[in-house]
Amino acid sequence: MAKGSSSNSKHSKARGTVKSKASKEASKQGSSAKRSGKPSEPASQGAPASANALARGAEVRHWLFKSEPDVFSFQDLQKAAGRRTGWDGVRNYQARNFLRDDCRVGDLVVFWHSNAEPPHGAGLAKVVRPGHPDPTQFVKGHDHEDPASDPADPRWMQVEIEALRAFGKPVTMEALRADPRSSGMLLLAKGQRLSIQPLTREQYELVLELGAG
DNA sequence: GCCAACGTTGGC
DNA sequence: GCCAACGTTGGC
Repeated sequence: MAKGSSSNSKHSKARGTVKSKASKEASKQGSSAKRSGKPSEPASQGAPASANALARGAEVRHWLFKSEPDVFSFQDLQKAAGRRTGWDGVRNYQARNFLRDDCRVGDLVVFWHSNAEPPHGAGLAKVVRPGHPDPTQFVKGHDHEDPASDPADPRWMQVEIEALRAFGKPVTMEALRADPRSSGMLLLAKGQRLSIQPLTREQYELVLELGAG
């Protein structure tokens, strides 16, 4: 599923949810692309360097993946074959880099329902397959198709995740903000739209605690 | 439904 | 390479 897709849900039929959809691709010149090597990618900035550093350091990492429940919910994941899905549809370079470079098998994932009323953490999942090309970028007519992506050098990546368990109660932003341990969470930062976010162990544990039934 | 924040596009 | 226009994200 697409997880990344966007809000327009209409289109995204995909499974995923991420809401990122759109994609038009970016393309052109970019300039910066640093990490990957490929020439041309816009550098997305968004995430603070500290987020990258955070993700790269620890052995077990913790993540927060956003998905619009109308597009693909945690319950959809629980009902999926093998309780698994490919997290397709991510069309943002920084999020892509996390999926490609930093997510490892065994990493734990907080499944966040964005564009929900209210937005909330819904459950826990784990990464079961590391970064690999997102097949939807090559599907003609698919909402997440990216005609500019070269099959010999795919632009967009996904990981597979598997549902572990739903939270006993939804974890809201309000509940997170009320605890000082949420300090620094990208999720709570104004204007932060990144759909794949690293969490510190402390932030992750706070989410679990707040979600305990 | 609004709209601020932000990323991308593309003319120049 | 700048930057205005445009499209998207996602909380509120």
